[in-house]
Amino acid sequence: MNLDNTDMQLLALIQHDDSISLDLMAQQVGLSKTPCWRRIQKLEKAGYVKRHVALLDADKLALGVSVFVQVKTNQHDANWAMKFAEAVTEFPEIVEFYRMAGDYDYLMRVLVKDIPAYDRFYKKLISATALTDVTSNFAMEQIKYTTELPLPLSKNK
Amino acid sequence: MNLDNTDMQLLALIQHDDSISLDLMAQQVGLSKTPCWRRIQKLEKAGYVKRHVALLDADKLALGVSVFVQVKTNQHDANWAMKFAEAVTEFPEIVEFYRMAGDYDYLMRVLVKDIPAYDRFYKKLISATALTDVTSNFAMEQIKYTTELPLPLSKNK
DNA sequence: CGTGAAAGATACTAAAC
DNA sequence: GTTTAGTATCTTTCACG
Repeated sequence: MNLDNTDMQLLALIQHDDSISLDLMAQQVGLSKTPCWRRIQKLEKAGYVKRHVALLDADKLALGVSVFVQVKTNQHDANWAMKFAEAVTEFPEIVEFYRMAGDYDYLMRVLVKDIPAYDRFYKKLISATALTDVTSNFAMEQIKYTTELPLPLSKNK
Repeated sequence: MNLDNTDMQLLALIQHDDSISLDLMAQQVGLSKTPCWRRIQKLEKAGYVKRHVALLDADKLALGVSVFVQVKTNQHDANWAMKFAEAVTEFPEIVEFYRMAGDYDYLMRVLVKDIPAYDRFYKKLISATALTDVTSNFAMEQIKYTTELPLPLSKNK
């Protein structure tokens, strides 16, 4: 499917603030409600919108510590990788998980309350996956975090 | 403020799916609409909910490449750090940014379309911030990504 | 806390241009 | 694409137990 600039603007709007009303949205992109609504429907149905969520305040909820965990493995067969991925998906503390190119094989971001909580998580992880080469890096401060994709918007009308 | 288990359940629900109706929510936590609504209002006003957003499909929008950029610096005064943080916030490609403990000082996740796009970003970053020690690690695959916080929910009624 | 009910706003659908 | 209009649905508020 092909998205024009108006579609992109709509996506940019809702990924920034999903509580915006249809009226306001239409106004912002210079359309009336009906075609605006149709576009939104089209975008949702086509899968450009994955889901609608509320972002919570991690600090207020005592989950302010991000730990980046680098994993190396000598296991490289597809079967092992699949089981590993499955196990990881089960851990709610693991909020991001990537297969990497380069020095190490996997990178995950783990969200916990504090250092002791991380230690408990770490033990669980090790025993569940039999990993050996694991490096943990603690984030002291989250300076920026956004779910907004850097959409390429044309500036011209 | 003190949150009970019902509050936590409500937060868990909306961070998973914000398009859920008040009716359904009330049903899920075993409340009727009115008290459920009052709790939601309380939670929003107290700042537990940061924002409501739509999560877009990065692959569909050709923004599927995550690059983790580690930065070392010898500049450690507060003034420099602030200017650096500001500059970073301006880049829409930088979706996450952390000050780290350990080997390197900062870690960022950069979201781009492909390798050439990353190269363009890289040059922009370097010239804007005069950084020297920068290491880039490419993610080959995003296996898990969630905005849901691992909330501690009691299992008991 | 619960019920129920009413008021207001908004989303949705459909029409005609 | 626009406008108008009507209905359905949901949120929000209130009165009362």
